[in-house]
Amino acid sequence: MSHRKLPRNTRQREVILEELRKLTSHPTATGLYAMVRRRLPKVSLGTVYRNLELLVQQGVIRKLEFSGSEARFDGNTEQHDHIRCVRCGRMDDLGGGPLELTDGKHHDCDGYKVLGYRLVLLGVCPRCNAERAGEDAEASPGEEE
Amino acid sequence: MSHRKLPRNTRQREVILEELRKLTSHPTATGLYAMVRRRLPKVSLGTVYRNLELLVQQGVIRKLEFSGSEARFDGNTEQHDHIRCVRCGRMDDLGGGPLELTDGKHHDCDGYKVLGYRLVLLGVCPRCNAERAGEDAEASPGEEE
DNA sequence: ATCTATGCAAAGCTTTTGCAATCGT
DNA sequence: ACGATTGCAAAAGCTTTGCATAGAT
Repeated sequence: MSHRKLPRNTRQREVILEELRKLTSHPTATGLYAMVRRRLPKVSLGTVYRNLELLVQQGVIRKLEFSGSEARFDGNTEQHDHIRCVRCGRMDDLGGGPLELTDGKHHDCDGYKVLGYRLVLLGVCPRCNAERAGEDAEASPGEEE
Repeated sequence: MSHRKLPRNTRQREVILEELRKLTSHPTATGLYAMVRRRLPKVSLGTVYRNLELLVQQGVIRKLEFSGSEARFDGNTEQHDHIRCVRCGRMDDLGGGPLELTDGKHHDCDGYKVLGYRLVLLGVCPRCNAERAGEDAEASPGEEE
């Protein structure tokens, strides 16, 4: 019978997961890399990416890909939604559990086999909001997305 | 008083917008590039990107972004939701208007100033579904996105 | 005539990958 | 000892940008 290749426990993966779980926010790969590096100075960015991907495959963490240019990672795999700052890209959990969709019956929309959904609120985070106060005359252009 | 620099109308931008609006699907920049090229053979990919970005800023079109993969563009700016194939990345509109959120009161979650939301259903599109039938024993690795 | 937009190509950013050495089992 | 995992660095994929020229106003 086929030998499922089983992952070995490495210090790198352990630290990556620990650091991710310390946070309630959702760091990018490079952000996590910086944090892990403080504990394992020789770790490589490639290793961080490889392990994050592995942990996602194992269902231990979640990858948030609807997050602008850099992916973000979430140590909490329970279903919940997020809010993203359109100015700085920061993401946070949405307090108060997952929002319910009024329409629960989206099985197989247009021939698609539906697996799940991602809901992301867009907004401006407190910090960007503060920075913003003052610099905007009537001229400010629209943000993005 | 300040002179707002006002965009000039170019054939390139016109064609890009026309081609995008022909579609109900949501092409990537390179996809659109191919289409525009049939009409303007010398157009450059950079121009396509620049114009798409400009149109997004103007609020004329919408950009659907995903970390790691290609952004997609939507000629319809009315609020509506999407479904995305996790295998090939294809996106379609969700029929039946925007899904209502049961919780309409997400003003200012956790200090964020809420502007809107993005809801994306995840699934497997008809084509990928068909291709899949047959090649999956118990051994197939998870693809994802 | 002015100054934005274009085409081209180079550079940039995020993520992936090849390879020899390392380390978990 | 075996082979998965690492570090390093190169490469890949997507997007942005510098610059001289073309083109809209």
